[in-house]
Amino acid sequence: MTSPTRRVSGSTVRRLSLYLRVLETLTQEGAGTVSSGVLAERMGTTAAQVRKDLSHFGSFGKRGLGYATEPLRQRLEEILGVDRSWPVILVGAGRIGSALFEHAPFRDRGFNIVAVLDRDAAKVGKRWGEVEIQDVKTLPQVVARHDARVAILAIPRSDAQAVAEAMEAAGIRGILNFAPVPLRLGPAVQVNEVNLALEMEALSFALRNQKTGSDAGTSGEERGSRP
Amino acid sequence: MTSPTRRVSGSTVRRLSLYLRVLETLTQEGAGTVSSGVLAERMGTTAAQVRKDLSHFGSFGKRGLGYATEPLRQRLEEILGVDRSWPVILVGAGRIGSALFEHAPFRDRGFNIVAVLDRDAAKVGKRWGEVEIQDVKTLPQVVARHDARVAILAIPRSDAQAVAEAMEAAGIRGILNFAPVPLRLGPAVQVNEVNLALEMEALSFALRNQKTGSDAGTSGEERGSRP
DNA sequence: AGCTGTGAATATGTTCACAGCG
DNA sequence: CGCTGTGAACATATTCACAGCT
Repeated sequence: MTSPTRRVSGSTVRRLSLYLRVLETLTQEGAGTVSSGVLAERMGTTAAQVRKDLSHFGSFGKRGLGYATEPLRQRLEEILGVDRSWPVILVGAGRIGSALFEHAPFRDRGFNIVAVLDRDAAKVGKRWGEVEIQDVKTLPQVVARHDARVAILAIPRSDAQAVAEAMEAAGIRGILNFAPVPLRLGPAVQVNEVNLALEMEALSFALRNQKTGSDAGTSGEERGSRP
Repeated sequence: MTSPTRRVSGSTVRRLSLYLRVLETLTQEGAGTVSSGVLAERMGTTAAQVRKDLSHFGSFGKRGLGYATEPLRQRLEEILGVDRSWPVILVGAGRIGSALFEHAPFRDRGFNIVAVLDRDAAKVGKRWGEVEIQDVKTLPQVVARHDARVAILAIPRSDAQAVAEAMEAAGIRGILNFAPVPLRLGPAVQVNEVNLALEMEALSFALRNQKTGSDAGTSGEERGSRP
């Protein structure tokens, strides 16, 4: 239903999200049309990169003119799958889980946390707004009830692999993992690791190796980025 | 003081953090020595990759034997700059800021949040454990007082660029940015973007494009991992 | 004239494969 | 003999440069 999509790199996908954000701003500003150059400038990349990225999904620009802002925005939403609402299961009702539960950009993008699970009996039964925290043992039922495909894992590393496997078995196909341990799952599950300490270490590496010596440092930028 | 470091890719640096974590486990398990093959297996990469990554920083393996676990661990800590303690300034005392403040892996790695700032007068003056929330206007003084180089930005997108520029002016050289907008700063500042909605979008992209069609999907894996 | 879409050129990152040391 | 360290082969991603539409 979506596209004649060829295989596309992870960095391209991440840039698409950023284009989308820029396009939202541009729509608000009332720009009816936008060139690859402008898009690039607002994002800190190059015009060629923008065109190449978009060309993976078809040709929606007009030569001599640029891209129609609103249609491109819609197309990107479609490509990224954010033109719909996704029910999301959150496992882990600690500090990070709580912050994510409240995280406005998730809801804005259609990622609705419809259930919160934890293994701590002291937390089970408590309410966070509309949802009541449930025991992690009920994961299969919860996933089935909401027909969820996406989950967030925000628990300590010790349980992470086991819970991830339970998620896979329950039918989850995409996991955003905040536990500081890489998950080893089958290829049917897409795992995105968010490792905060690692990001900090990448920073300290850069600092350490930029004041020392003359030319050391990172070549690929950002991170969160990034392969 | 650290190394004959050549320019090293962001993905390599991120893998170093993961090696370090595996080595900690191995040290606990009492393994005195470890081969690139074992290290690779525990991390989901290849032996050649491990050797290539490490070779950027010298040759600390013994042929026929492998790497001495503990010395390698120490060396990696040194390379990554986590053999010392870093004072970190946190700007943004909201949900995410609070979660990061409590985030154990940060302290474990020597990233100490020594000051918390916010622009909300209702929050200023409150105490989080040892530290008292201060007005974001005092940023220059706070940075100077702690001689900080690293900061975390966890505020809404509207203020992010302005505060980031203030950080740069105050002498901050590494920023972990949670605001969903890419910061445009000079090359002297290393910015690592952590964009949570974007990570979710990368997930929904993968799901959308794996059930549809036959062969679409992401080629570069994970995220975090970068370009 | 302006700007897209894309093949070709380049740069960067990963894997292979093997010589050489312990 | 095993395993590292590394150049050479390969794969992937980015940039260049230009033909072609509007």
